[in-house]
Amino acid sequence: MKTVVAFGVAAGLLIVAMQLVEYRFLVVERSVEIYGAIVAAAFATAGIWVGLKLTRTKVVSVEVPVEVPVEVRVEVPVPVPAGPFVPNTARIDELGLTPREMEVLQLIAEGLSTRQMAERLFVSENTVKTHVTRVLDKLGADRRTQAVQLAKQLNLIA
Amino acid sequence: MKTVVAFGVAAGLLIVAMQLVEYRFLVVERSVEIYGAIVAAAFATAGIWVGLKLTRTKVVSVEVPVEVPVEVRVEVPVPVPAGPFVPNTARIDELGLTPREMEVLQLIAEGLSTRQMAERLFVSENTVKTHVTRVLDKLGADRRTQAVQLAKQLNLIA
DNA sequence: CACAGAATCACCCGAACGGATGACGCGTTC
DNA sequence: GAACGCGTCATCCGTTCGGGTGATTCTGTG
Repeated sequence: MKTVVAFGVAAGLLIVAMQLVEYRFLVVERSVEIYGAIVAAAFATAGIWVGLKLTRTKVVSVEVPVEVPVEVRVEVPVPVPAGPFVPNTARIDELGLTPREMEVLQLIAEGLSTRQMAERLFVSENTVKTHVTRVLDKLGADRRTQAVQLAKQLNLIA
Repeated sequence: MKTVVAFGVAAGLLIVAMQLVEYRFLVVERSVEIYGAIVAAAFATAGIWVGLKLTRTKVVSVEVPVEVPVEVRVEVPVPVPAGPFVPNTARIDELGLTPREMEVLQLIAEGLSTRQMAERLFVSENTVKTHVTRVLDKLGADRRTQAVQLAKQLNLIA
């Protein structure tokens, strides 16, 4: 997010800079082409740089020997599970999500199908579908996967 | 290498196209700025794309535009977001997940639909579907939501 | 060069999902 | 008790998903 914002600002500054430069070139014939080429080159470069920036960080992955029959185990920096999960109850009722809907949302996130949720909750599949529909509606999501993404982002579920 | 050449050609064509377009805009006042903005945006996009292309190990995480209908915003104690995410590469190739498949998996987790992924990756929906199928297969999942759940549990994605 | 892996694209078909609606019972709440 | 929110169940219909199969292209490796 910060990267995006930073890029936006940078882009704005670049545009301004380019416009300033343009005023000098304006006196020359066919300056627009030159100007365009400069802008194009500049932004292509900037774009490539940004693209690389966005990807560079996670290339630093680490070998993590796990539950494989090995003799040697190596300690690896694993992201701390962060304290106990605290649902954002404020947001939950801001969105008007009912307890039952939260339950269904949780089960979706656990990867259960409509049928499995129905069995788990002792209700019909139709009922589950209704809950799911309302969850999607209240979250403004078009798909279950998106609902999960939003729910986690908003700290509604773990 | 071919990618670079292709990009070069494409860039050339774009410049030509831009110049042609420019002749129409030239009649308008301050058209240069507009022209510049268009070129800038186009090349920035192209640049980012190329940048991403050049680094085959992407797994880029992009902010999914979310407009949650909220009028009231309340500050809430949020658990510390743990350190930077480190993908479990060992498990990834244990499962035989290819870079492209990881990319698709990431996008599924971000809540994108098949169509949206196709647009994001510049491939057909059929291709995306194929990748998704293989991801589900390799993860032993029956649904996309389950694949996401498993992937996060196994530290394959953030 | 042959071969394997990967990424790409296509078609088919059954299952699951998403959206729209309507309805019923059951507790608050006004 | 009328109104409301919630949970329950249902039908219809169009879209998406999941699985199977086959095919082409490009790359890297032996």
